[in-house]
Amino acid sequence: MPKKQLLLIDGNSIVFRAFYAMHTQIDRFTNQDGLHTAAIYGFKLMLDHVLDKFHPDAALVAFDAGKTTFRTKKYADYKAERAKTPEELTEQLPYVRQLVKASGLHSYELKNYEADDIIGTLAKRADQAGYETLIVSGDRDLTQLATETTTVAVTKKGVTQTEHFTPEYMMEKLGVTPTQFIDVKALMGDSSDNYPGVTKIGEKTAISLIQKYGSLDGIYENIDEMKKSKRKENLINEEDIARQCQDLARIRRDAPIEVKLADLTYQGPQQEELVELFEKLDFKSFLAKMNITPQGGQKAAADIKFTELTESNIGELSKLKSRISFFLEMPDANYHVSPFAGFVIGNGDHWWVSRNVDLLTTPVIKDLLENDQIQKDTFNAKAHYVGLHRLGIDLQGIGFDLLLVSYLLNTNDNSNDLGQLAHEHDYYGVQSDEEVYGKGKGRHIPDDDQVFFSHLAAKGRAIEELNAKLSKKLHENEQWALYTDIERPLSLVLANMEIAGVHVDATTLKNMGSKLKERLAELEQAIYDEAGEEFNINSTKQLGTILFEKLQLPVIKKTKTGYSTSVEVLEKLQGKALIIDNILVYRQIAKIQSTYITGLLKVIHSSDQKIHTRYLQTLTQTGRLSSVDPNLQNIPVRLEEGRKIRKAFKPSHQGWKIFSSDYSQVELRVLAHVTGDHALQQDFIDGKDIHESTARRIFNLLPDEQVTPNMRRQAKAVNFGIVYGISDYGLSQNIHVSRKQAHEFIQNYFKEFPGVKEYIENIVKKARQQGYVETITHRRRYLPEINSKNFSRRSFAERTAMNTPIQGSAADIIKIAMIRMADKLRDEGLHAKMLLQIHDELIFEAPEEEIPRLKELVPKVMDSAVKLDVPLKVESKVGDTWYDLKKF
DNA sequence: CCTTTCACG
DNA sequence: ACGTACGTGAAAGGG
Repeated sequence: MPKKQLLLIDGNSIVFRAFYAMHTQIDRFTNQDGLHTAAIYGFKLMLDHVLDKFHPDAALVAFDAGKTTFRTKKYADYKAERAKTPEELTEQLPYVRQLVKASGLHSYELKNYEADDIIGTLAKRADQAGYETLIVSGDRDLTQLATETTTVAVTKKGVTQTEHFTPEYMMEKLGVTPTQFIDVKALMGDSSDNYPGVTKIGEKTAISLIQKYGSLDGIYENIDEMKKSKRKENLINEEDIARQCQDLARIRRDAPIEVKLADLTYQGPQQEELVELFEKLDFKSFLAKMNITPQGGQKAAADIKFTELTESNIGELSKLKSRISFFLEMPDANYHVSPFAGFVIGNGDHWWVSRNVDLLTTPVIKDLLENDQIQKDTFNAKAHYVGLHRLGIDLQGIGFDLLLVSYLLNTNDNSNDLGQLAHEHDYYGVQSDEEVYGKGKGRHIPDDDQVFFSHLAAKGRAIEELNAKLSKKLHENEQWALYTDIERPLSLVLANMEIAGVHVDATTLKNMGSKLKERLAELEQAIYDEAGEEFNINSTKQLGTILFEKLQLPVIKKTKTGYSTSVEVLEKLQGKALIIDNILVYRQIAKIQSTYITGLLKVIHSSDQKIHTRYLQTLTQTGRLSSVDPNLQNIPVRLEEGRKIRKAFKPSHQGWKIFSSDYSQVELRVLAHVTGDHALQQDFIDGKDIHESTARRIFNLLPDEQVTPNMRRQAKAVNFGIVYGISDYGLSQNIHVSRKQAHEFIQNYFKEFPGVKEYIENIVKKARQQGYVETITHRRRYLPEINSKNFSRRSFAERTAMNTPIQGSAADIIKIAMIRMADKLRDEGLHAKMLLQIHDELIFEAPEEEIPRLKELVPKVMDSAVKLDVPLKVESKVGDTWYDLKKF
């Protein structure tokens, strides 16, 4: 018989987590009456998430009964420093309890005890009764309750991502047992619960002491053997404190709980109660998931009226003279090759749908789509340009692009699913594709016309209805120009680049591939010989076993699943065993072979011998593009071996050349501009080698002193570090110097470039105040974690606060240049084609006779794209293949 | 589906 | 004491 399953939830800690996870958006989550709802919302998310995977027979949510407990009675200071719970949270607690009840779970609290103790006690009883128990908490302290049959899930990020603690996992991760963890806490203390632990002992020290002596008792039994040290003194002097802390840290497992496990049967969701509660709370998305139309909300998708378009009624479309919405359904993400499933066209109360895309080529529709005087609103204009181009239609006159506008408003919720995105904007008149089409293997376009067509019609209407609201937001954010002057025209430029494609010579790749295959076979044999056995070299797990167990090489670094075998690690092992060099070379060649030879061969279109990538315009958090299917933005260049791949990238016509122009140090120039730093600006205005002049400044060289290559290299790394949001540790790792040394470099840098230092301080402050940062074109990135209490999340947000305006403004600049460049090529009647964008570089193919003109034109367009306080510099190259590019 | 590794700017 | 450089995508292995 399968074991009964028990779910125990630490109510208070989850509510706290949920509240603080969404704290930066505290005012977005309120109902009509101004009641804050973020914590309730988060709690519900957590419940759904847990119940999706774990199907309990019994379930209970434990709450704290009040401020005073047996712990506070014993130790007046316990939790004494804790800030008062804000009103915005306490007002939500009654509703969380209602939610728990309506969801069919029991709740329980006990005077003088904390929720932890209730959970500890019930978990123990459940273990004895043969249950399998899952505890969910936001508090790591509960991991002490893990046993063979009790798993503790602790929230990691937000409230839905959890880390599952079993005794084995704890041993692996922390190196102690759940019971020992209590003693670790006793030594290290807990600042949030306000008990101190032993002076100068933190987590690392505590763990190693407990590992050595087994327990707190073990330490004190053997304290005399410990060699004389400050630590030993502290341990002896503070034994009483340590014992007290142990008592505080230990969760009770014998609390006087009256309820029995048998009383805790999980009832399942109580539909009516939930609906009533969600309506009160304004939880439209949860109601929509339950297929309930929110009161006063949008009509359900099924109500929408539509007409199936046929050859006989197609004339009706001539009615469409004003703004219309259009959506072409392409089920595969890759719209270069996706089949066409159907389309919707219309406005207001008139929506026409069909599965027959050939109808689009009939003049009445084709003219509509190609007429730039009739505005078409859609979702993902770029996909539509490409898709319609395949049908021989030249789409013009795009007005509102729901996907693109949503991305500009908030890069954080950037789904490619129209329905999901509509829900983000509180519009529930359309379902998500996942709901209608299914997901994974089961995803398919429904056979039922009613189902499919009403979904299409709902999409058309969703686009139409969201236009006004989102356009207004663009204006409020000062992003209208960013949309109409940059992103929207860029979508057409990108579509044309994708359609143009780049010619890749399969024969060149195949020849390289067969040579690499031989080399791989040799390397493989050599590695097997040195290892003394055959194994899968591509498996990091097997490789780790060979290197660190069989060959006993020193372990440099561990990953969360085992030994790290990354390049940095292998390089440190070089010279210790012959096998290492061979593995490094094998890795390099295997990467080229799999990703760039076989990978690229797979995506050359047989019809034209070209590769047609897709640029994702609405993905990155900074405004950069990304490239997929395949990624043409990471073709090897740094190492000669890989660089040869570029020999296969050729012009698509005889007598044509590849031409490329790239911005030189664009990010540092943007840095000089946005920080206003005088010294940095002057160096660029004077046309200095920026890494050299940085070296000169931070190493305090006299005018007659030489900058050594090593100084320049280090200064270069500092410059990069500044752009990335520097930390002494990160820099020290990068250039292999001590952390102290790295710290000095950074201090010197800030002394020499005070404007940069001031900028960093200001941008972080600004991000904290307004919740987002901006680029020179008002592109936004929200940083909800900038106020996080978690050090590492907050630090990350601070680094991105300073990096995003730099990286993002550089992205803005090249986007503007691309639009102007496309216009110029057309206006001048040039045959040259823009093919690729690689963040700071544009690649073209052109007839040889146009090369002199491009050499003038492209740099001019690129360096005048925006006016900064420092000049932009552009360098151009030309060649017969991408590999052969040479400056000229 | 997630993790690790490695390719690019 | 914390735990790290910023932004991406693809392949491979292993659950």
